[in-house]
Amino acid sequence: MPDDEEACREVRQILGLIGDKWTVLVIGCLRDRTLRFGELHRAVDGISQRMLTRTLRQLERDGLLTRTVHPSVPPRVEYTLTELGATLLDSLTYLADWAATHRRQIAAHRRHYDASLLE
Amino acid sequence: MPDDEEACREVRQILGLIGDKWTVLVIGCLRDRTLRFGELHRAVDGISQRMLTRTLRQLERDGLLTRTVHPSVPPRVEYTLTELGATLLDSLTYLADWAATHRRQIAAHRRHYDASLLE
DNA sequence: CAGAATCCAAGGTGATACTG
DNA sequence: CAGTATCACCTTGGATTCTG
Repeated sequence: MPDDEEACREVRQILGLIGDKWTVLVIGCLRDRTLRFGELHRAVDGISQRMLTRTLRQLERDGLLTRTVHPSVPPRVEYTLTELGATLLDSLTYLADWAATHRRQIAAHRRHYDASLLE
Repeated sequence: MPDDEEACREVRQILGLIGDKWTVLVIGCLRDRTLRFGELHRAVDGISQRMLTRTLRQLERDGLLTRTVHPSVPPRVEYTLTELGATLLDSLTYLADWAATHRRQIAAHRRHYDASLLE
């Protein structure tokens, strides 16, 4: 790897894309199937209509998913992960593995740190 | 992989740790050497003293780095990545690779999307 | 159904000044 | 040198209401 600082900026850039509160949850829900707006709204627990709309628009803008409007009444809008989005989801797997492996360790260290502040 | 939603929450958890504006930059600077506070301040371009302090404290709390105070005048405080922090940095490499590979594609799609809104 | 628009609260961030 | 304290801003996100 030639340049560490460059790698950091690369990571920072994607964190700007997916580092918010909802993006990865939305992407995850679309892993293996197309979903409608309302389905996503129910699938992503706790998300507001506003945030779902914003998140989807941003993901569409970045080319991570496609938005398909079926001109009918009532309207039917479907969201599907692009290949690009799928590859991102794949590389996120490594992060998920890391988290699964070290979650308890982090939590324990955090408790220990907090407790040490009370002495 | 047994549970997609569980994996999403795992990822979300780490994004809560590193998804902010400065954390990965700080971790990256500590990749292969111990640094003092002032050195980090100069290394991470644009960070304020306040944000550097906060970031370092959080990383220490999570066990990703250690803070060593040398009782001297003037004070000398050194920050070193823990093994845990190093493993996180490793798994971030996959994200960096993904970003490096697809950065142009994303930027191009974004320009195309923005242009299509002006029709 | 799938949103757009508006208002508002809360937290993250930066600039500055001060301290052991 | 390595912070802490204070203030002020700005973005993020939630609740609510309205529309084609």
